[in-house]
Amino acid sequence: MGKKNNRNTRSRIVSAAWKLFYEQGYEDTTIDEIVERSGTSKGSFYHYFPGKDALLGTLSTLFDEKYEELTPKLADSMTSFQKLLFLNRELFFMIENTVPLDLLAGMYSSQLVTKGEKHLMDYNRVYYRLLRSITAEGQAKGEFRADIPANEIVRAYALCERALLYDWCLCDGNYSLVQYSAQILSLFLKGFLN
Amino acid sequence: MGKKNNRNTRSRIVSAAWKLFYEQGYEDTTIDEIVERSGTSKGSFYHYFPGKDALLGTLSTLFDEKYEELTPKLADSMTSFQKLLFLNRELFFMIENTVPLDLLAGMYSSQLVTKGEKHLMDYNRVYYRLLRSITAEGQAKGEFRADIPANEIVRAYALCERALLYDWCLCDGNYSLVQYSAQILSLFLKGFLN
DNA sequence: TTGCGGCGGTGACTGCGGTCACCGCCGCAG
DNA sequence: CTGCGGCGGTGACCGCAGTCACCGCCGCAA
Repeated sequence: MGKKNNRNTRSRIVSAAWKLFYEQGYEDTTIDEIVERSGTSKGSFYHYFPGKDALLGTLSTLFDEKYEELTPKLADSMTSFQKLLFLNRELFFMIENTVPLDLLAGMYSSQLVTKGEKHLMDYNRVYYRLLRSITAEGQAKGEFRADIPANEIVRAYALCERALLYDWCLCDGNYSLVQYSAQILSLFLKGFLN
Repeated sequence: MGKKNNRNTRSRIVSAAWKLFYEQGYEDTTIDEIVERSGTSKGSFYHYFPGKDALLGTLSTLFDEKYEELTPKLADSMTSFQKLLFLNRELFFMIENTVPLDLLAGMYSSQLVTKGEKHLMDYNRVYYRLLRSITAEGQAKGEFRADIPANEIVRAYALCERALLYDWCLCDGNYSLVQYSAQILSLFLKGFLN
């Protein structure tokens, strides 16, 4: 009935959706259920989201919040190399322990085919900003190669992190994400060191 | 009418599907259309395939055929490093030039959530067999590090190739896959050289 | 020869994601 | 105050992926 619930409706949908996703998984949650639980309507849902998979995109917001929380924990005494590995360890630890696998897989799956926003490629995200500043710093200190633009290093690093998550999803989380990532990432990053 | 079309039906479905995919894209092709074009029925379709996305899985067969065709072209004079890069260049060239982007993206997307076969993880594929033999050879010649099991090297290499394709799809094919892959892969592989 | 089990094959039907025509409140212009 | 345009909100409806109960042929066993 046309209330001024404008901001409220959207967040009611999001929280209802996530509750249901945690309870019964992404695939098994229907939009009708989300709509019912949030006390809204199907039309409202599509007013705020281009599709069901857009809800998965809000995962990247969760990750960015974690990055913001971690930023002040980066000690000046760490090398840029160590900073990157630290961030990766913390984030992947959270993912491995608190994010349901089907939601993560759903997000990486839908990002390839969605009509909505491609969060993984949004270079304005906190994630990319943080990587850029650490990389630039590493170059300034002479730690990272200067013959490759910082943007290229960031891009390659992000590509590698995505690969690790994609692979982990493909394997249904059958191994330790944190451990394997530490191995691969440090090996990969060494190619960018002086 | 219960004919003995058993083998035929399946291949009629596959070829009809691929024709339609090339004509109108994966999303815009309905199973009803595939069924109509192939002169079969919906039930038959689901008798042979667990779902629509299983058709995308047949892409990996195409890739494996290409690998088989390329195997004899590997000269003995090449280092293992060069062989891997050669295979990558040839395959990605084919992908970049002849495979519609939405099909590739569809396959990488569906592999994460499909109930069917996970071809990307099928270690019996020609692809993985070839990688293993080249890698083992490289280790025997002392070219590759021996302190890492061949299987681990193969796994990391495959992870990297997947990452490159995933990224290329995410970016809607906005850059040269072949060129970028050569850069990243050689940098990555160097971490496994002696 | 006959009875039977299973497999290739069929299409009406269901469930869900997504669309669309419509409604009513609110703020603003005259 | 009044008329109007647009935005938040609604739910019946639609299209398509996927299911299911059923059918008829063939080969095998008794």
